[in-house]
Amino acid sequence: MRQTDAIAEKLNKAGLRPTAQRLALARVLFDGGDKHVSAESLFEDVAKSGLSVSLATVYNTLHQFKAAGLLRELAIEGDRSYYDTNTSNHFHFFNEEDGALMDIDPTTLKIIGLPALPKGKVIDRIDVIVRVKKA
Amino acid sequence: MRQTDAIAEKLNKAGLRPTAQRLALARVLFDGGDKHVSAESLFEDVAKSGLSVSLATVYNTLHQFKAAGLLRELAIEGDRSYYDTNTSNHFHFFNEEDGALMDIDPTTLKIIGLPALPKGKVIDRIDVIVRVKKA
DNA sequence: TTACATGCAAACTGTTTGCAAATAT
DNA sequence: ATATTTGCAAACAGTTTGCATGTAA
Repeated sequence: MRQTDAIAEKLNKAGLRPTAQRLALARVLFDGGDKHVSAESLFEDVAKSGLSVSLATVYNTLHQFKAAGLLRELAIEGDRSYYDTNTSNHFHFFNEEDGALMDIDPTTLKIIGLPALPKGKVIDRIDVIVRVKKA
Repeated sequence: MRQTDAIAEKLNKAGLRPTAQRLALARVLFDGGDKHVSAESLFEDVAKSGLSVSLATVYNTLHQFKAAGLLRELAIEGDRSYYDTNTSNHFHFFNEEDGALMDIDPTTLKIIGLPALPKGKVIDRIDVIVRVKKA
């Protein structure tokens, strides 16, 4: 299967052995569109896909994927971590009623007038969360 | 004392009884400059100021102050909640090395090109976190 | 006097970790 | 063969809650 090979290759490039669990998680995460997952939601999604992966391994793997630059962590709410499969520069809509996240294309949204940075600092990244609710 | 009266008045306006604990917490929080606190840091700060307030009451009070619009909650990192005494529209620098937060004046920083909102939604607020690190 | 607030300890949630068994190279 | 990965269960951190006691109005 082409798809599986590409994903195994992706793990190899990241220096991660393509084990059954990592492949299963990576297939769910990187099957195409941009995804926003929590450990719990990923745990459920991968369970549906056949192979069951323990929750501890889901957490470990999210950390490894993040360290390898395959995922970005999002701070949305204090009680849960979210991971974004889109690691390039972009922003988010957050629906406060149902917790849904939507990407905002960074070519349309611009930030201007950023003040001088604190001395000796550089920007790591800029997070923008547009929190929306029912009108 | 002028200060205490102003703070008691503030609690009254918010519909909160000015108890000893709430007054002690409010004095630490609203003594002038903008503050960014966690439950733990506020717990320590109020202890230094004399009256000891239980950690449970610190949590309860943070929720009440937030519900009353006296504080705003910030999502910075997944493992801890921060509260900001500045509830007006503004943005933040976050120092990834030491966890320090600094306000960014919203009159200089502007966001332009915000795409259309999802149908039937309005903006609750926009969070901008400029994450900085050592150069 | 009555409703509300507090403090303690226990419960709870999301996350991390130690270690023995399983797997990739 | 060797180092890495997995899964379980136990540990952990931050937060919330139940309930008896204390306090404000």
